[in-house]
Amino acid sequence: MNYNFNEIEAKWQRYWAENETFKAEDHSAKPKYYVLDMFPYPSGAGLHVGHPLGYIASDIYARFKRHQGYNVLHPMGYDSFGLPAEQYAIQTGQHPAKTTEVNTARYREQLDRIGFSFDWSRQFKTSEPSYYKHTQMIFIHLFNSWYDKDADKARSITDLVACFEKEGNGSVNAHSDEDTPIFTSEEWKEMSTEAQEDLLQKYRLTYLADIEVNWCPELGTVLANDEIINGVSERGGHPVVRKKMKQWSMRITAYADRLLEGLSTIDWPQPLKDSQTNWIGRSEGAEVSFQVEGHQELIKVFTTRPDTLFGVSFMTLAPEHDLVTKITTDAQRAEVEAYIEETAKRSELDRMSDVKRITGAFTGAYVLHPFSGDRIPVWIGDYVLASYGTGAVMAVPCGDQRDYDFAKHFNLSIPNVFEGVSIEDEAFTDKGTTIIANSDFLNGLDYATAKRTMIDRLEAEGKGTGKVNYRLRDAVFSRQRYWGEPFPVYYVNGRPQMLPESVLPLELPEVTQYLPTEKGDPPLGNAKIWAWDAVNQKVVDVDLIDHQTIFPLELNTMPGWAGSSQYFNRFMDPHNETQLVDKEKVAYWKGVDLYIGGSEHAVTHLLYARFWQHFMHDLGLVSQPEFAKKLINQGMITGLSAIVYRKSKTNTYYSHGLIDFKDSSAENYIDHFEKLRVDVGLINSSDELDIEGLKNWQPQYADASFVLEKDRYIVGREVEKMSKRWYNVVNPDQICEEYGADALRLYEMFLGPLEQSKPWNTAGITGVSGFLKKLWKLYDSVNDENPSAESFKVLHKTIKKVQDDLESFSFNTSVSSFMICVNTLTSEKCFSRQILEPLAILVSPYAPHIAEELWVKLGNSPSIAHQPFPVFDASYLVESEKEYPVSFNGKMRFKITLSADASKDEIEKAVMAHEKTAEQLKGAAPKKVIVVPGKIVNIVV
RNA sequence: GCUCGAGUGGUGGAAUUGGUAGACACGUUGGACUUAAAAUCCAAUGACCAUUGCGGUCGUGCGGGUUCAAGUCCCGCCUCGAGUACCA
Repeated sequence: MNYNFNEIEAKWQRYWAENETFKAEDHSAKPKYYVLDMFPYPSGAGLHVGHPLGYIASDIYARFKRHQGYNVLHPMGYDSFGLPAEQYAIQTGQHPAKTTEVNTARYREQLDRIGFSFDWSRQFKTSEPSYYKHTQMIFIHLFNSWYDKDADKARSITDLVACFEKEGNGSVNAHSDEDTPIFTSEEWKEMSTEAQEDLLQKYRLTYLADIEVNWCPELGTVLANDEIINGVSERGGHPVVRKKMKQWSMRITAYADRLLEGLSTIDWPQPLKDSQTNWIGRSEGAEVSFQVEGHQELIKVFTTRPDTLFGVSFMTLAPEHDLVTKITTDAQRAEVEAYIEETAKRSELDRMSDVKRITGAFTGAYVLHPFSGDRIPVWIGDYVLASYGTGAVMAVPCGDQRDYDFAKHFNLSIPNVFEGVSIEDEAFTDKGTTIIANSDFLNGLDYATAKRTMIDRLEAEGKGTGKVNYRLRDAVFSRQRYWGEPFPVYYVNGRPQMLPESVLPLELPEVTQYLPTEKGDPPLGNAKIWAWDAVNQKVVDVDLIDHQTIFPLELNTMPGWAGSSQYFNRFMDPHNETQLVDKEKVAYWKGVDLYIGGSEHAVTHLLYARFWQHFMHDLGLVSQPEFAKKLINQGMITGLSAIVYRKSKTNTYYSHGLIDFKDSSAENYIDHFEKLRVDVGLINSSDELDIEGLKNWQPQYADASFVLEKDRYIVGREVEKMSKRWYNVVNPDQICEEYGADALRLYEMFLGPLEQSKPWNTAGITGVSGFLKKLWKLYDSVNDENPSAESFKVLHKTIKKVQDDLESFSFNTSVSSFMICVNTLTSEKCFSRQILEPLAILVSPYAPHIAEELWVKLGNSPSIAHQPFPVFDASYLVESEKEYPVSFNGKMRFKITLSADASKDEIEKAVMAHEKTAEQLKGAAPKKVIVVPGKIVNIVV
């Protein structure tokens, strides 16, 4: 019987669906295991062969865990809110929900074809009201919480209000805005509700704030930093300006330390942890106050090098710093104002491409050194960022390269506070070997001691404090878009109010158009029915807004990461209407055991999701502070483009081998050709071009002529991102059609290590395809004979290898060992049930369809999916004889054959007795014979 | 610039973590079976030298080092990839 993969695969996919083979139990005596993929955004283009790589890996692992007797949760859903569907809506008027519907259906079809063991009963989309209801609820929880630094967790805002009423905010150790004033309980009670709310906003974990944002007038929206490339929008390339706007913000900074500490408790790739650590950017140092000469004001600076405080020779403020106008002298005013104006005009583009340009202006003001009392000139310069630290730096040119460059450029003094170090050419930034000099009470101290001494002294004299600073900022949470979660918020007197939880979800309204309104309001400004009737508790027509009982609703929507910051919990209990996830269910499933996805989410999704999880854990909604124990970043599968070479100004194409890539004087030097990409579908396994196919592919090739080598046209190959415009996209459906889903799965794994990026080349799939055919053949004549020792050996070698590979996620080499196994069994003519039964289970995670079919062929009843994994028995691998390679001084080699369990002495004896040894040693006694049992014998002469 | 990661045949990649480098696969060459092609099967395949023999030399980006033994460890370079962008 032939191996008809199309028939077999369809049959088993149907069987799995009908029998719910992969449905996870919410309560089970079995140990649980949760395998999760980063769920996809269903784009209109569908899947190419690069997309399922991670899904295949996680599926293999999920299936392996089922064989090991685990109750496996392996769900899939869609992250369906997002910009492309909205852009499509703007262009075509097609409702994004409709587009999403079509795209998810197409994704589902493609995913099903590959034979994943997802529990589809748990599927959801982030754009479904029944799901985003819970996103809205978490938002409300955040609004109603503050961060208590003493308890080191989030607490209810009612606790805070109670405290304010009792004793004001003087004793509260909270993570709040820097400018929060101190007040007493009496002062609090006398405040208006509005004033109270304004104060509470400084504590809430999500709050409204005037934030300087990247506003793109053309797109009518705020853009995140990563949506701006070279100062223009990533989409469309429109100009972007900085503008202050009222935006929802997430107080993620409250969790900075916990997010940092949590990293040590999870098994995530080090580079990913590094980039999160980097992003959080914790730095320890001191805040130092400098008195402005002739003013009341103090200027505070943050520094990580308080040990170099005596090296300060000037101070630099960000041009936007609050005190700049106040302290600037009349003589300098014109220059300073001109400079400020100039920097404000400089776009992001200029600032980025011009990093090396040194600019600044002297304010005319001086501050006094806190210890020496020296007069220190105050400058402004755009290398100082308003948003980091205090927006001011104490410049120590001898110890910081930027300060050094600034000092050189403006001819400022560069005092040296390091012993025996030259600062002739550049600043000295090495902390390890520093000994401080010319620094009063710090002289002779090393870096660490000097730093501590200085901080102690600053604190004792009230001139500063030790301080920890973070690069991490609170996360802007508002987007001026339509296709996202609506905020459960309405406004009374301009102050935000949360909708009652009982009315959630607040569903996205219909709009007439998906663009911002003329007034610049977000698209929800176009909605007709979008006001809140607080009396009747329902959404009503905007025309009815009277600000008495009927109020405006929030017009912004939530950003893309809102929906993906908790979906992993939702899969544990996807149909729960009242809460995100049932307490008992989350207590059973706990968290994700294995999470697989791309590294592009290192500091967005993966950081925000950790933040929400920590918060939800504080509230007792989930059982673990970290949502994913182990994470693997799968590499990208790149495309292998096919290139034809057209001689310039002709329609003649030369085969790749005829082109000279080196000699620029050669007639066929590459520069005399144009490189054109052609569809990779026209290339066979030996890089040969189907010329007739090409002529029919595009009209420009119809009457082309070809210069061949060995009667063939060979194309050039280049590794590039898989993309339609390079004609190198390979569709998984087509591969499944031609070679089968099992071949696709095996080949994707076989291509190389999971984490690495590697090019797809369809030609190579014949290898795994051949393997499947051979495997199939083995089961044609199953018998009950006793297998040979060799057959047992290869089986158990394979069990060991495959199990080790699965546990270490090196799936690529498993495929190799399957091939070796099948080749050996074929040449041994081994068709024994004793071998073939465990082999089918071994193969089953990788190639599940054929495994199921083979299992039935052996006379078993379905399904193989929950059969116990074969047990490895080392005794089958014991050899009776073994070859021992022998080397002299690590060079000359020969082999001796001995019994496999030969002792060290026996090996040594045999080596010395060997005729070659005697000859090569020429009578000289060896100094040492080193025997590494089972490996190698080494003779030192 | 800084922080990670990687350099192994014509190609994708193995190498039990210091122990016979190149497993497995693609491609290539030769052969078998076919009227022929496809499919399948067999053999060879790192380079160079020797080939009527079993052999020899060189080989894991480059230069040093440690070791009986280095793709693997240490020092210094080069190249490529990813992330980040003046973070005081």
